[in-house]
Amino acid sequence: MQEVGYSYLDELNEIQRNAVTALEGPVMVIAGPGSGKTRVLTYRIAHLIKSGVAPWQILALTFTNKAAREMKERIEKVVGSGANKVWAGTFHSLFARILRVEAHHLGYPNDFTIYDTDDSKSLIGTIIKSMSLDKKVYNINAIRSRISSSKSNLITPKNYVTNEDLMSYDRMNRRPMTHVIYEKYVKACERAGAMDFDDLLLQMFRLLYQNPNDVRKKYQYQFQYIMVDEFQDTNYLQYEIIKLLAIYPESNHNVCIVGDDAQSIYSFRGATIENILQFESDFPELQTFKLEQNYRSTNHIVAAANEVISYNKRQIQKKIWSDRTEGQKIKIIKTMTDNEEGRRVADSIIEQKNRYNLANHEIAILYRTNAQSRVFEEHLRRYNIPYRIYGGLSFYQRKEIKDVICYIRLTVNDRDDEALKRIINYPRRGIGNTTLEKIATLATDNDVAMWHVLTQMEYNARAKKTIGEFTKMIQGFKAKAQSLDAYETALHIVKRSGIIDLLKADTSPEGQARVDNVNALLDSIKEFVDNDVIEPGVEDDDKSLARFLQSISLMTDADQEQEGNDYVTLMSTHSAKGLEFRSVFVVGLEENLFPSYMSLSSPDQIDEERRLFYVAITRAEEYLTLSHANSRYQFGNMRFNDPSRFLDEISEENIDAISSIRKKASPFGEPKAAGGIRRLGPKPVHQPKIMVSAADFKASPAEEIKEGMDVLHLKFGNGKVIKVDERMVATIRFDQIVDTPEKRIMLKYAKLQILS
DNA sequence: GGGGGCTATGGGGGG
DNA sequence: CATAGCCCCC
Repeated sequence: MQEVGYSYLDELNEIQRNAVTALEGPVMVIAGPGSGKTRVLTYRIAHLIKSGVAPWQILALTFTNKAAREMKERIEKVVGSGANKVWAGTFHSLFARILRVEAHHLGYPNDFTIYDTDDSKSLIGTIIKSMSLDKKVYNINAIRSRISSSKSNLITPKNYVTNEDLMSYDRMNRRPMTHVIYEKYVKACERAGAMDFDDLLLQMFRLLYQNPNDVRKKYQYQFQYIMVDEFQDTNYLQYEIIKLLAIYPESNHNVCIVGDDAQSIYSFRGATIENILQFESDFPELQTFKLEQNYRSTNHIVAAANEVISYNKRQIQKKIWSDRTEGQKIKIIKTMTDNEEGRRVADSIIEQKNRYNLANHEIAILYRTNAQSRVFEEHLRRYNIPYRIYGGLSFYQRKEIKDVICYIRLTVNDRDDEALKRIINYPRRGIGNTTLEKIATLATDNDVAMWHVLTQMEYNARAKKTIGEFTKMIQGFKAKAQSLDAYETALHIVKRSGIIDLLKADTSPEGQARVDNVNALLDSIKEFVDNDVIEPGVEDDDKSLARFLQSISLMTDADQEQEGNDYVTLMSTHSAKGLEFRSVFVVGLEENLFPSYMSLSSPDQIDEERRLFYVAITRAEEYLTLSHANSRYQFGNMRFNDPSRFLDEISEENIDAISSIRKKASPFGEPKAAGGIRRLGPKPVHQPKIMVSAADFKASPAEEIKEGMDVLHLKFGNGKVIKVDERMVATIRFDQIVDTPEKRIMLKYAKLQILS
């Protein structure tokens, strides 16, 4: 190993340095929030390069493009321009790049289309309809998530049918035909030469698995050093791919995983912490490093984070600590309405900017759901504070953009049925649903793409003439794509298809904005053509439309360039992972919202919500403000939510007493205790009127509660069940409640203990 | 057979 | 509150 002169190694503490220099063999780095994880990852890669490893031999898998980009920039600072030859990127984008070269091994065209979630859902909807199934029972989202998790667990449609657990679950949910939909969906994707997001992983696995002697060996040999960031958020399939690449007879097992089980927040898309345990048994010779010193946040924030996460049962033992100052205590803002929450947060931002001399970009507002952004936007705009919203609809998901993109998609891959369906009659050219359905049926029956029907088969349709014009137009686009670059082709498409004229006809401000958006898309294609971005595995002079499509199809909203750089950040707690701000506002801390109502029924999901809250509060360096509103508009009407149970999990010593007006009596009466049973821990900030010791309480199953029983309720105390109706709603008389002793309680949600 | 307007329904996080 | 499906008219 070659001696390294100047030392970036001096910028590391001892544990970090050990993790950076342990280049050979399997390594696991457990990294608490703010513990310098990114620094370790980048310096490790830099150290590899300085030690003579070629950049293209390094595979660094991240979860966001942004993380990959930052990593590359930081590596470049240490090692120079070689950094851009490192294979650093998201699982999805790097695998897409490899698949574009190797797709023929799988029977896919190299210019395969990537179906986004909307495409998948639309395809599933079409299949459900074609099978004449009830779409209320066969809920598209439910089916999609079923298909997605099957793929993530390497369960093919064939395996699915023989899996009794899956099949009986579907029968129980009155969706016994799910496996047929899955099978048809896979077939339709193959016909269309399309891969969905899960396929980018699944097909990568298949590629390596089915071609052990050539393709697999090639990539095993190439990727001598593998690094995986945010390992706690990998799913089964991702880990299987890593193993295919790293485990073979003469392998050095140079795999380094970095993660934090306490920050695992993506189980809904198949991530499993089991992978960490699995890693330990698959690579028994591994070295483990625990980064526990937090350099990011002041002490009250770190202490609060530790308190909160201690409520979770299963976790790898570690305690983050900080030797920074005590810092400010955590502020809590309680408001009557969501609108007032928006105003108060905006007020606090103004105040903090003045008092602490904060720049806008040092401030973030984090929420559980993207729909919450609106009130904050309104008030920030009113105060003229620049802000930027991440997440929600990305530029490429906007209708007018997607329309243009679908023309491009069909031009690149004429088998792309979803693109064809979207644009065949947009702008209107007299090809209606009936015609389209006829063609779709013909395509499925003959197992060919719709384009094949249009161009090669006999079909009866009144719209035959218009269809002929349409196919001729697309063929013209294909010809242009052969001779012109991506920008010129796209420009031609936008004009010739009639899209731009149609949009220009709408002179409303929204219509004007749509024209601007299409022009912005054209500009970005021009930029793509003019600028060489050096990426491993891609020819520098590949300026094709196909390459452009690939470069954008995995982009998220966070990846877009923006003008100026001093804005307040608004984003979901999920997308905030990995980021840090001097001041953070975590808003909407209410039961049913954070934790989400979708998670309330399962302790595991509550734990995940808690990890999400942990991620949120550990983004703050110096100032942390938590807010909740008494009432808010949800689903179109006013809803009342109790303060989040997570607020009660932070002890008073870390909360700023002055701003803690939550303790004052609310005009709506005494705030209710946060639902659910909690383990012993920090004392709740507000005691319910009648408090039953949570430690002694043990909830009984809802179905066991019957008329005449004496029961115990956490908040209402002792009661007698008067009756239970068929919808499992019980009427219970609580003697300790003076004003309205008889309460109707949904047994499904209430926690009651049977006394006798 | 195609287009426009109205009603009903569902509604989380993201690559 | 947004979108999908349905109904009615051309």
